[in-house]
Amino acid sequence: MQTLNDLFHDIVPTEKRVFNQGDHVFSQGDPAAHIFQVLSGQVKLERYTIEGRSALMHTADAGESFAEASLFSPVYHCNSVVTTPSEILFYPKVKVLEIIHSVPEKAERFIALLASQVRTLRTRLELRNILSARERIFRYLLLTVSPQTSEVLIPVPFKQLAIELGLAHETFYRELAALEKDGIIKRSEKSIIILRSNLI
Amino acid sequence: MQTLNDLFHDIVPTEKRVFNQGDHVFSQGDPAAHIFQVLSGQVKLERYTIEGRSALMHTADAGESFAEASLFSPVYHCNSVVTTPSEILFYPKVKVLEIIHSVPEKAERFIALLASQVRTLRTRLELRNILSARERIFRYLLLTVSPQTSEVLIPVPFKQLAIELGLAHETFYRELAALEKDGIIKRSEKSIIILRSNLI
DNA sequence: CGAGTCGTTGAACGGAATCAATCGTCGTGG
DNA sequence: CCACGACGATTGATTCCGTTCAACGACTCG
Repeated sequence: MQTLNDLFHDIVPTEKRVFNQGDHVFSQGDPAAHIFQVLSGQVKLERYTIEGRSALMHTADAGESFAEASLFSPVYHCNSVVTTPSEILFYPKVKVLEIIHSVPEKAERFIALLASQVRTLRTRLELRNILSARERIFRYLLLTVSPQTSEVLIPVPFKQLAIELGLAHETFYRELAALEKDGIIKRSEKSIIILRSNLI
Repeated sequence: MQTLNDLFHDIVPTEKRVFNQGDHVFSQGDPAAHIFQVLSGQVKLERYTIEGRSALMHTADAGESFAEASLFSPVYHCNSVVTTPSEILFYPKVKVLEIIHSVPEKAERFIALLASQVRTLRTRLELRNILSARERIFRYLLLTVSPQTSEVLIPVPFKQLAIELGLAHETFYRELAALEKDGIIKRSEKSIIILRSNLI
């Protein structure tokens, strides 16, 4: 998937900053001056409410961008807290907006990037509506499989995939083993092959 | 929230079409010619896979747009099936792309629309990571509450909110009742007031 | 005045989370 | 170079709570 980096690299002057665990990249109410991309590490966006309760809005991992919506807001509406030592790329929002106004191709690519994210997020959300772990995993595989090879490449540790699917990793491994035992999938190191697409 | 309609109305020539339950707005593999907005009714986007299994990617209800990503794809990658009689607005993608290229303000507004959708979706997804129904409902309320009035306006039937939160409506009503009984919230017809923001 | 939907409560079941323990591997630093 | 720790992968046993089924009242709309 394309990233902000691919889009604005060499056009927008960026700044890389390093953060330690617990640092704030920005805080709720700060004037919004940048949008961001996580190069390494992890950042959590949370909104503090009355009496100090917080509500998590987003977890941005390496590669992901965040606070894009602040392009159109004078202030940030949440806090961004660094959870592990991280490198963050800063894109000045005025510059980004300038490019959007002056370079239609870049505007289009940015729209493409966001539209693709919307689609991905909708799909992930829809998967969460599936209660059964087995079924959810299987549908995920069907959505991700390459039609030619019947193979799903899993570039991340299985454990992380479990989190993305909203499952305890134990459950994930268990169901994966069950699916394999039933001859529905075949596992290898970094990929899963779908043998049959009926679950029964 | 802004919609495609607000954005392109009177600039892009659109066409309204009416569909019956079971109709396809478009099918997987069709050349992508439009992006869409649901005026009334409901459309489900699903991807058919080997052996006829389908996987749901998105459910678009009244007001929502869909297939925005097909602006940048030559063909549609899923089927759109109408689940209840619906009115759908068609936006020719060439026209939309033209506008994006020629009217920077519109491009910017479109980006704003998508960025806001991304934020909303990320937040919803993050809510789904909360296992406890009570906690999930409460965090949703905290995220949605107006800080001034401590009030959450619920413009839709509670039942639909339950679905959005990924809960059986029975569970939702139950926990809502429990929260009220514990003096944490106060319900009225179309809104919920948060009295305390600590759950215990 | 039914049909349909929202809202509500009760009871029972099932399945996913959780706790726990083990193994293998990889990197690292002493 | 080996010991150690960290983490991914794996399996077992138990608990818990959200779903599901069921039934009912209130309300709206045709």
